[in-house]
Amino acid sequence: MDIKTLCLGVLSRGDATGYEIKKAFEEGPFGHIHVASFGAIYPALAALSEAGMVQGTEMAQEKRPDKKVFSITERGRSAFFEALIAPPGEDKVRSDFLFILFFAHLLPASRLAALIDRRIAWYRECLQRMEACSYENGRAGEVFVHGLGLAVYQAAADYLSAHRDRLHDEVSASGRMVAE
Amino acid sequence: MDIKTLCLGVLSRGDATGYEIKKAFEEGPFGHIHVASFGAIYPALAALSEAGMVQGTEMAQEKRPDKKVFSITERGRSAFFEALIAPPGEDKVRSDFLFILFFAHLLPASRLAALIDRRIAWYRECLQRMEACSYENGRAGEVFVHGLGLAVYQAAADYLSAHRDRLHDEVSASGRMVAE
DNA sequence: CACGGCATATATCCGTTCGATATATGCAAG
DNA sequence: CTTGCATATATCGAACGGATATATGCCGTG
Repeated sequence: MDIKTLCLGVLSRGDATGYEIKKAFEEGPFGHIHVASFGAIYPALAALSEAGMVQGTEMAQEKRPDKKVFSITERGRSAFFEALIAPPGEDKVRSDFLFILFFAHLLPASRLAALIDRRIAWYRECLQRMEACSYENGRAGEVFVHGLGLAVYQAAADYLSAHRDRLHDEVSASGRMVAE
Repeated sequence: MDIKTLCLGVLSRGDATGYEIKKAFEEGPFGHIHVASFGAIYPALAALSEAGMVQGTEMAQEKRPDKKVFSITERGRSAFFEALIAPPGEDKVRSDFLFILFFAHLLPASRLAALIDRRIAWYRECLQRMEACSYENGRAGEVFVHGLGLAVYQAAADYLSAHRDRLHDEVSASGRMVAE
């Protein structure tokens, strides 16, 4: 899904600035679902505006720079719906953490343990934040995705916690063998 | 992690062609860990070769086009190790599936159910393929990542299976309300 | 039998995206 | 007082993706 569609999705839920759209893909509702950078969001909004799918309104603010609030048009809603019913592309995952873990045998055991502990802590934090987000009044799909995220992150944190010692020990042992 | 590092990682485990490196990020060991396209792999290999981090050897083949097999140099191994001990970037996830799910209320209930069932089937298939890959003789890190993948995909499939009916019913019910 | 699709291979092109940067207004902490 | 952060918009140049081109075969279908 391209950035234009992602922007339409955010705007379908309510007016937003480019900055707020970026936030939605960081700590907001889409934070673990898709990514979008400023470098792509602003040109996308400009193209969507040009195509009549969104409308931007400039506003002055006190103590803050001016902002431009975008709202979705009916044409934008149609386009968004078409994108929703198109066949989804494949999930794409880029995880430095997992890639590094794959080569655990090349790392000092202490560094490895620290890496895993940091990730466990990260998962626990995410889980806490997610649990604090009451989705009781959310739409069915939002609740569903929220629950799925909780289940997956819980499983990951649990696995990491349950197996970190064993990986550490094995890397320690083989690290010693290499040194001999 | 950039594509050059990813290529070094694959080559650190053994010589490979550009095509084989791509395969490693599809159905191979890195298939759920990172992504890399031909458009990025070939220029990366060229740059790595230029920098003396890999070495390419052209080979003729029978019944197949010629190929170029790359091997990693000592300089390449050093660079790879430096990348491994650098702080990892954040995981990046792009999931059309999850994004669409978020807007389940906008979809026909039957289409939604089909989408989820397809994803459940996909997870089950992945799990089967992963279980069939015996990692008993693999390195500790490979075994760890393999086990983590199994745990996470199992949790996802289970959650989807356990909650798909409820989502379907809720979207059906609210779809009827909209029609009235 | 012929054609299309697939697999194995390399390489490139152009559109898309990213991350850093620039600019602006304030506020808070050291 | 200076730096870093938050809120905002916008752009630039590097990195990447997906399609395409080319090549050699093989296999399945009409």
